Amino acid sequence: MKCGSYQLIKKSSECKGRLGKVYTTRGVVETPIFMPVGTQGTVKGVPTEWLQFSGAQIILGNSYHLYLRPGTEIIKKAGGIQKFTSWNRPMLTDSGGFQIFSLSDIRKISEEGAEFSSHIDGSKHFFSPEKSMQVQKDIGADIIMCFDECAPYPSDYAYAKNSMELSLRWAKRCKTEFYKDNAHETQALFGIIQGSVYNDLRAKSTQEMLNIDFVGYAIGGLSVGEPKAYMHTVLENTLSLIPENKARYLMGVGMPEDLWEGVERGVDMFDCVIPTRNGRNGQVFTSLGKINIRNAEYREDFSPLDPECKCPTCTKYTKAYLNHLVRAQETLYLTLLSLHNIHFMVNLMTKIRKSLENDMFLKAKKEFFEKYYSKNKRRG
RNA sequence: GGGGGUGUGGCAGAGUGGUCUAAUGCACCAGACUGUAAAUCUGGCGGGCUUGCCCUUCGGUGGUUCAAAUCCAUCCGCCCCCA
Repeated sequence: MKCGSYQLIKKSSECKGRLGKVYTTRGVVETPIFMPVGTQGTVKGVPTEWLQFSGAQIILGNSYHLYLRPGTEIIKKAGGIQKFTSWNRPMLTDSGGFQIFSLSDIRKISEEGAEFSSHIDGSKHFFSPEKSMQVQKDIGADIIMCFDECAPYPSDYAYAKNSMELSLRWAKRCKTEFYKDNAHETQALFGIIQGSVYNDLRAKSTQEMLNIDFVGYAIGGLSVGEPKAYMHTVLENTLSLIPENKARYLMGVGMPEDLWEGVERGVDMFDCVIPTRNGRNGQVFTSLGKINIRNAEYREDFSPLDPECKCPTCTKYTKAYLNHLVRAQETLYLTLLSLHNIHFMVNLMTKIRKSLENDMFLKAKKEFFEKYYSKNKRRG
């Protein structure tokens, strides 16, 4: 099977949710899937073997960050990103497009590309679609992404239109550059649909991306601050236009509730920094809702974070101990909480896949939310 | 016994007549985080409510003053030096 190709296994009878497989050079990924983010060649705080134990099938890397440090030469010498990091399962790299959004203060955008002033030392670096492709080829992930502009929210219609059209022109250049050599035999290039919250722009972007023709399609520019309802509408309208034999990847999403909502609307792939970032900030996802382990109420709580969780954190440590580690700023908590949150997300996806398999998605979703929000209801 | 210093909110520590419920840091109490410039950031942190104001606070007491954490007297506590 060609790298990046999608095989539809089963469609839900209740919703747009679907069970499938994405084939890559380094293995098959069962979808829907949650991909932990490992920007700089590491899912922050979590060792590879624990990541694998958690059931993670594929993780992300970031072109911009890896290009700046350690640099593509070193990654090439190491034999590619998987060898360099010891993560031997599939990997996906983002193009640097998100940094146009997140580093908006230190970059300049033009037709040709984007110039960044390195957040590390201020030095200037130019990222074009061609450059991003070269960097991502050198890094060597299984799936790579088009260089796009992730537009901010809110963007007015004119800005969103120009930005979406720029991303289209860049996508064409990405594809041309990508197919210049043999990289496409081992790597897959995904296109990214833009258009902010404007449905006609999203439709136009989708149609044009399909015309360019990619192995898979991502929906970008969401979860940048827009109301949830907008995200859902964009998903519904956009996904209905994409042929069902293509993987659909919702970039940068999300929270547990977003995974359910996304899958229900036909999303196959998700990635998000939230499990690791929140872990580092003391916030923990559990089957009974979101908690902040730093809070006083856990000082003498000798139960595990999540009674249903089988991760190393939950099988060995209590809330009281984790609360202590956070308060004492003992770095072990970074690892333990990140690991738990990753485990939670990955296993939530396993649950979701199972529910699709049994065609009981809606029931499983309802049960999940009843529990997940039960704590707040009791309080209310 | 003599000399000098010092006492400020949970802790450390600014402030030395009005702009002081009193800087700042820590601690504490919460909240946020969605293709990672984040082990970060934001808010709160004497009491009351009608949320603007009122009451109570800078070791104790008494005083000076229109006005005191700030000046004076005295008491108490602590620290240092000399004997």
